[in-house]
Order: sequence, then C-alpha cells, then structure tokens
Amino acid sequence: MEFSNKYEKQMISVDICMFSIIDNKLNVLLAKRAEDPYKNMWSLIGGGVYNDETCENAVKRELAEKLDIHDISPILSSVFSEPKRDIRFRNISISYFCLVNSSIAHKINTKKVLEVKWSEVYKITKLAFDHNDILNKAINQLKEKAFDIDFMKPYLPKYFTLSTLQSIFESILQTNLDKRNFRRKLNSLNCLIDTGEKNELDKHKKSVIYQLK
Amino acid sequence: MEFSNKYEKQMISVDICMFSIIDNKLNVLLAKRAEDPYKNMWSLIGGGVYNDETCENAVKRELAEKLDIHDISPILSSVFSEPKRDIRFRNISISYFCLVNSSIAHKINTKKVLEVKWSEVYKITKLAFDHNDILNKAINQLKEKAFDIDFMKPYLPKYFTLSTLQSIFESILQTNLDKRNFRRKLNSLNCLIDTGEKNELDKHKKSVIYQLK
DNA sequence: CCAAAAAGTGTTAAATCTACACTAAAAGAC
DNA sequence: GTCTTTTAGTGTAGATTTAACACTTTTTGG
Repeated sequence: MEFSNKYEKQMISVDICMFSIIDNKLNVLLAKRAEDPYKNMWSLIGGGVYNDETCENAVKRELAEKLDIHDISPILSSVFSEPKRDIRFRNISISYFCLVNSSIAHKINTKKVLEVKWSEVYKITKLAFDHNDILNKAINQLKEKAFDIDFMKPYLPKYFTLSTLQSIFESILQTNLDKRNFRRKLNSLNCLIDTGEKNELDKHKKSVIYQLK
Repeated sequence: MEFSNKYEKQMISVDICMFSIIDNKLNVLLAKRAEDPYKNMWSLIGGGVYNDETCENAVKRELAEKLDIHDISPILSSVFSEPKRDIRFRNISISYFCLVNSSIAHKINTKKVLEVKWSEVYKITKLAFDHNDILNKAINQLKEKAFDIDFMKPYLPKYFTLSTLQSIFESILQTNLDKRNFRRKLNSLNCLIDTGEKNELDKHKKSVIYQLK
C-alpha cells in the first residue's frame, strides 16, 4: 500500500491557513471534505508529513500538489494534539499560515482537483475537526504581523491607493483605523513609493497610486 | 515490548527548555545522555508523546516522572522536524519552555534517576542533537515574555530587592538596564509591594525588600 | 572619621500615539 | 453650468512612553 511507504503511520499532519486579501477582505482557503468524517464540511488545506521531509516542506508540497502554488514561505502557527481531535486515529496537527497575493488567489478557484473556495475569515462558521481553533490562532498571529511590511509586501497588491490599503488593514485587523494616523504611520515606515499615477477609476477625486519599496 | 504499547512509533517527542533563575542568572536544566547517539553529551529534557495525551501533557508527564516536578504550564516554542535530526529514526520534536522557581530548581539536583545539571544558558556550548537550536529559539521567546509580570511572577523570588530583580532581568535579557528607568517601569506596571523590611545582609546601604502583587 | 560601595531618587528631550475637522476634486442631478 | 454629493487628502495639539543622564544617602571597614 502506497500509504505505508510514505508514512510510518499517519500521525503527523500539517494544516494550512492560507490567507489572501480578496476584495479588500481577509479570506482563507477552505476545501470541501470528500469523505467522512465531516464529509461535505469545509476544512483547512492539509495533509500528512512524509518521513523524508520537514513539516514546512510538507506544507510546501501540499500546496504544490493540491493547488499548484509554489514559492510559499509558511509560518509556524501552533500544534494541535488532542488525542480525539480526529476520531479515526491519532493525528497531531502542526499548523501553519501563509498569505498569497490575489493573482494567485484567483487562479486557485479554477482548479478542480479539490473543491475549494475562498471564504471571508470573519464570516466562517463551523469547520471540520478543530479547524476553527486552528484558524483563530492563525488569525491572531497574522494580526500581530500585519504592520511588518517586509513580511506583508508579497501579499499586498502591487499597486494600490492609500484608501485601499487602509481598507485591507482594517479587514485584517477587524477594526477601524484613523485615516490620518494610518497614513502617518506608513510614512514613518518609509515603505511607500508614489507612482505619480492616479486611479482613473475613482468616481470622485482621483486618488494617487502607490507601490511598496 | 512495553515501548510499542505506548507509542505507535516514536515519531513525536517533546523537548523542554526548563529555565530557572539561579544566582540571578538564567539557567536551563540539562540531562546527560546515558546512551548513544551523543552518549555522555548534555541534552534538553524530553521524551516521547503517548497516544492518549496531548503534547503539553507529555511535557507535564515527563517533568513529573523524571524530575518529580508538578503544576508546570509549559509554553509551546517551536517544531523541529529535519528528517535526519535523530540518526536512529524519524523523530519530530515539539519544543516547549517553562520556568521554575529556584526552590524547585534546587530540589532537582538532589535526584539521581537522571544525571542533570543546571547550566547558565549563555555559557552553553555543544548539546546533543539540534538542542542548541531548540534552546536558542526558546531563549528568544522567553526574552519577549520577560516583562509580562503575570507570566513571570511564579518564577521570580518571592522576596527580592530591586537591585536583585534588575540583575535577574539583565541576566535574562543579556543586556544592561538603566536603574532609574527599570524602577520606573516596574512602578508603572503597578506590581510591587513594599514589605517594609530591609535586607540586613546588605553590607552597605540596606535595600528595601519587595514582593509581587 | 574617612573612604568605599551599593541604594535610592527626578528631570529633560525625543519619539510615538491619539483624537479630531476641514478643504480639494470630480461626478451626477437638475 | 451650478449645486450637491462623494471621496481624497492634509496638520495640530495633548498625552504617553522612552532614553539618557548624576548626585545624595546609608553603612561598613580601615
């Protein structure tokens, strides 16, 4: 059985909170379970860790195999090891989170190997297994990293207006930010480049388009 | 074989950085390895995770069994999963750290089930396996929690002078602190109780003895 | 009583954070 | 074509936090 070549026993798996900013909202990718337990319920993306790879590589491999996504740097989130968290067998989950930019995010929905969907994180109800706990932990850790622009840069739009950017941050942090304070903070981080362009799609005053250094 | 009843296979273990403040220095408990690999080298305390317990409970059980220490709240540190980190078999380590107060710390040295010693963390050289990496990660996480007095309280001396406390913090943070700024910071945390006593052991001006709220 | 050692104590400047309100530009309605 | 509506964009003042810095007090031991 192929299974037993790859796993000593399927004790360790990785679960991945893959976030993306879609329509300025924080979304996470969910997969519909094809089998029991929790058949037809939504869950995080995950899979077993092979014996010849690190957990982090298992994350990368899962994302490559199941979603054709590459060059991701997952961040360790936590460990979930309640003995009964999977009723079939003992399964310890090492959870990770990562962000992908929206162009990758949109590509994913077109693949049909797995039924997946992006879902707004603050609207998610019951997921399979203990995946709500896993997700909540990751959301809190993501919030702590939100103003680490070097970390966030790959996942933010390449070009954006400051109103859009503020809206993204508000969506991640689930809070309202003061416009002037937000702009001052970004200026102090010294990370913005004024492209000189304006957003011609704006209906009223045209906003300036920026990119990150 | 008893082993195979407790572990499906010994794939998952926990390694524990148990810290204590000894003589105002940050120490970690090391155990001498009785067997190969790394026989006679010092390593962190650790052991396998049973199938009917969480990783956190495995930490508590290990500390209880091996060191007769109870009521510890270990904090998840990281995950180490290089396939070759243990040359004998695939072994993923979930690492934790915790602090114990010095009265517990001194008791440990008297036990002889396991050859253990407290070692100043900033003087440690090569440990078994990848335990230096595990330790360094935990030290950095401990530093981030150092001024979380609610967290630190159980591990600090019950009674102390402010000079002693400053010395403890300097030992953890591996930095020099300004005396007045340190005292102001503690005052603003509103965590000190002046016992009214003075330290009669002081050779020069007697310092006031405090305890934590 | 004098020297040495450690305890204890305040101030100032800089930086950061928070709250808050008006003007400018453009579109759409009439 | 002017008036209304909508969103972009901008500055200031007070509070809080951080960082740097030096002298006086107390006690012991010589």
